[in-house]
Amino acid sequence: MTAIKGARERARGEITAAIKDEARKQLAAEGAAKLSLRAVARELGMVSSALYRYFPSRDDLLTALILDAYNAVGQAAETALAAADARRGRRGGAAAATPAARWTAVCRAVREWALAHPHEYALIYGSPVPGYRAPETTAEPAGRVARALIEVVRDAYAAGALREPDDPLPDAVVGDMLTLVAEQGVELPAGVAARLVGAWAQLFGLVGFELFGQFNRVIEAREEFFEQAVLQLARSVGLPTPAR
Amino acid sequence: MTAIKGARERARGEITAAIKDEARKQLAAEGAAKLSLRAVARELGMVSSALYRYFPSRDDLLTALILDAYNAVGQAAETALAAADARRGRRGGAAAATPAARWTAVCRAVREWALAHPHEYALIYGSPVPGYRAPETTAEPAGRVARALIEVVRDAYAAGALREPDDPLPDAVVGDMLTLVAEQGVELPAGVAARLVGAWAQLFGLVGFELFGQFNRVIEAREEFFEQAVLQLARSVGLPTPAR
DNA sequence: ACGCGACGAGAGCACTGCTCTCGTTCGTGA
DNA sequence: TCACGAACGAGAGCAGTGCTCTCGTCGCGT
Repeated sequence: MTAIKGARERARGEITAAIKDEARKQLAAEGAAKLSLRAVARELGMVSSALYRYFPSRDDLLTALILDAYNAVGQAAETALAAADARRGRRGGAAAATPAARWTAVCRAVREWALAHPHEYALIYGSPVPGYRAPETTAEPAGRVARALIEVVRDAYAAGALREPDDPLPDAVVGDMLTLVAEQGVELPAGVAARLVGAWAQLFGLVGFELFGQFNRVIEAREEFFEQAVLQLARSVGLPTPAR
Repeated sequence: MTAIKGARERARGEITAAIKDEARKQLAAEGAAKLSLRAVARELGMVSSALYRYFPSRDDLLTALILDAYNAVGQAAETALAAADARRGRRGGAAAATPAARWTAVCRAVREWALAHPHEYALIYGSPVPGYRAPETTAEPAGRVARALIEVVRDAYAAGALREPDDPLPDAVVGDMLTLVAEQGVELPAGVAARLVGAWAQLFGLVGFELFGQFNRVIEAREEFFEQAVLQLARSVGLPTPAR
């Protein structure tokens, strides 16, 4: 896919990447609010107006960073899931790790990525900074973490290892869940899907609270607490968990 | 407490309030990023420098708004809890409503306040906008919602209506929970406290996801979904829930 | 009644996002 | 091959921002 495009197009790609890199650096250093086009340009040795050849506005730069961030967490979640399976495979067991292990692997990856990139996490899961807009292109990368979680649950369900919840579900929610599983092309009962969506949102509640300081003076053993909470989340969607 | 403080001090209070009101208006209209001291001053018919007599910096204004917002959600949660009890009392039953009803009342109040004041919610539970600082004074109001939830669980526990979780808890977490319940002066097993903290964080995960658009094209029946998820949260801390 | 401190106005500094213009350079179609 | 248009970088400039400093004025306690 990296065809040899004339020097111009090539340069464009490199410069675009350099701008994003520098912007990410400033983002990590000072947060989204302090990200300044002029400062980025200055650092790159160009004048601010030149930067507008690459990004039509500051918000567009931010949007690009948001997209990259979504893909980064998604990637982290996916590779963590694959790594968990690979580890298990190497140990000689089944091809895939236990559902609980896979679930925690994904959750842990999200948390660790968030701790390593707090400002980028804030960009995507904190308050929407620009003008409340979520372009269509954002939807797909934004779902990667969710899809990793879905995969874990779907596999467990297919293996008959899922304990289905017996709670009644409001009809409207059942409808939403049916269209959701249809869209995602997975076979999952509505009740499980609803628990899954809930667990998905709650996962980011846990991570966000830790990251944004709500756990200050409340919880010190953050990692242990997270681990335990995530296991409970797994249980709530019906995944079998070890040693309760 | 509203002693007659001479016209000057009186004026100071009124102007401070007017500034905060106007700032809140701009916050609601455009979000924290667009909140401008100059615009606030302009709207109030004064010059920007005059505003610095009341707030030493833009961040200080924001901090004041954050504090007010924490108190507003807290207040909403508390009155919702009291209202639930009052309703139940009027109907002739016990003095307090059922634990599940009280729990959902608090959660619902948080969600409704968030939907009514999205930008203020983002200010306190979204990314920390200013310089990552959480002044000591923030801690107390920030805990009001949590304390309302604690109250629900504590009362249920005191009434013997709580089903204690039997999961093992990491020792470090147990320690955190013991100091937490000691600080809060409530009598609660560590396991319940841990579940409670988790549920607390997860509640805001649910609300945040709905508010920040992560549920777009995923869930349409937001209210029903929330209601169901919150009930499950109640169950996870051991509260008895009706009709499962 | 005096004087100190709080106050509002205004000018000004350094910075921001963004626009417009103007030469230059590159790539491509004739 | 070469000429023309598109892409590009530099610079000036505009409107707006947070914040500081100075300077009259007015209110209140001594």
